[in-house]
Amino acid sequence: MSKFYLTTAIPYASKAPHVGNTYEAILTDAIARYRRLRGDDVYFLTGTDEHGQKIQQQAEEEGISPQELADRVVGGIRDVWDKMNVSYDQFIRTTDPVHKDIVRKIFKKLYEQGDIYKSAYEGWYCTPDESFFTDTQVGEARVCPECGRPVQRSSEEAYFFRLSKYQNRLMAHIEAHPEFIQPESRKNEMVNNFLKPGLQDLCVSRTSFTWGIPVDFDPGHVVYVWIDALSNYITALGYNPYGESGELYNKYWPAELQVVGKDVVRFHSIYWPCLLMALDIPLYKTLYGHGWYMMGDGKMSKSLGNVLYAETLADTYGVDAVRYYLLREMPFSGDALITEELLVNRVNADLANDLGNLLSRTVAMCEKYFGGTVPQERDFETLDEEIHALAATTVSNYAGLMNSFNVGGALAEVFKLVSRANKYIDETVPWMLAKAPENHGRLAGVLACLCEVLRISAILLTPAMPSACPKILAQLGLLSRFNTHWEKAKFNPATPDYTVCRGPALFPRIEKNDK
RNA sequence: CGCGGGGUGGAGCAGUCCGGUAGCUCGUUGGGCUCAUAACCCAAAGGCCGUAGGUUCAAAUCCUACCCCCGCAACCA
Repeated sequence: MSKFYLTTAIPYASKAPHVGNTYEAILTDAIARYRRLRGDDVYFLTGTDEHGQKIQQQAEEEGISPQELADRVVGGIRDVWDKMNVSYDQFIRTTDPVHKDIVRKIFKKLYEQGDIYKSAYEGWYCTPDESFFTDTQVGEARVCPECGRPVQRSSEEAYFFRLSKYQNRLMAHIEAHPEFIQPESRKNEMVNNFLKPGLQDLCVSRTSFTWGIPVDFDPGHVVYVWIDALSNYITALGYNPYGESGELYNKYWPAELQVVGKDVVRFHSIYWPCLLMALDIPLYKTLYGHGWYMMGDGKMSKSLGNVLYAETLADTYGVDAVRYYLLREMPFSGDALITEELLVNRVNADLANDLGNLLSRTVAMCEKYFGGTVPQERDFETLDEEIHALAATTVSNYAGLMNSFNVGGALAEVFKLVSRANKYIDETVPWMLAKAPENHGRLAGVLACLCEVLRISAILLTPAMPSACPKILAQLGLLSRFNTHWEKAKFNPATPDYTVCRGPALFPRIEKNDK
């Protein structure tokens, strides 16, 4: 049993998560569930980033403490994760006392060993907003991007991390490990845009706000997001820069997979590995930067009422349907659209018409022709070998894609098999076989093949649709005997004794007028 | 010159790196079937692959210029 530690990025706890955040949690969840299916010892971490100026300001506006604001938002995020069946093992908050303690130590350690030094940050300062901005943010006009008022050139005392010191080591690592940043286009982006031009040291403290972790030896400074948030992946495991780390850390670090949005690939593929190198601990194996879901109805806007939330869609269409859509529609490299109409089309076509209906017609035939139990006397023909071969190919392709974190591609493979099975029914014409008793052996063989396709599909789809798949097995009468283990995903229409139990439609077809 | 993605039949996409019958899913139309969630199976229609040049025997694919869309969920240090 191999260990598999994987993480999501930690969303900023200033407002409710939108589809993109939820997609990331579901994507990571599907991979976690797949690894568990394979028998890995999985540890799945997610959480929230809760410090910083924005939360401090927002809390002031609402007349509550930053902690109260964070608690409220985080509660909402956890509710959504739970609702969407995100099976995380741990939820870390950057306001957790343990996290804060370790961050303080990490900062101190890096300072003591000379990787953090004191200097001055120079930028454009907006006095009313008490905020610094970069050249590109203030633009030609030199105005504050937040309020539009003029900004002044200014500087403040700050601590810097020696990012530049680790540049060559990082470059070498990236070149030696093609899987380090996925997809490849993102790796190229990082190398060409940031590494080749050269890294500048990173400002890792602030004095302009107080909602954060104070620097241990200089309390006027607060640890800035890079060290505070990025380190969550090891503080959660009980990493200790000064001594023996915790059991979880020793067992699970380094992470096999860190899933992040493409927008934060830079921080996770450059800043984070350099921090790890400075701490002299191993780097994660793979960072996957997923694409974004775009609102197909034009720019997302609350006033237009086209903002989509996964949990709201789940109320209407079901949790598994939404999970399936999000996982299926996103290409491995690139972005995707989401609209209610696209979702309805996809769910109807794949889940209702193809998969749900295949189950429905198969179970119905088992009941109608054999009273629910497929007899053991089964005749098989050459055509069945094609189904058998396709099932094997499907499992193999699926595994290859899931192993490289291409969940959408893996799901598409399963539906090729499902479609083939629907066609197989037309080819074998079971209702004709049923008319002649001498063909009942063949009929039993056909139904057994169909049950096998459904059984294997249910296993493979479990990571994406954890609540619907057991229902498939239950209708096939296999839930008690066939656990959803990877080794069971082998086509074998001879052995099992299928005694079906017809249930309600797995995914009822969504009528467009319903919504 | 902020960054990034893209313009391929009605919709969403693949194909572009490594030029050589333009493919997939949905939708539409016709047919088949009746086990099934008006589902399933078969077939057909529908595209001068953003524009203009260029290279080539041959370009969606390579080169040049241009036009047009779209995203930027972060504390953009």
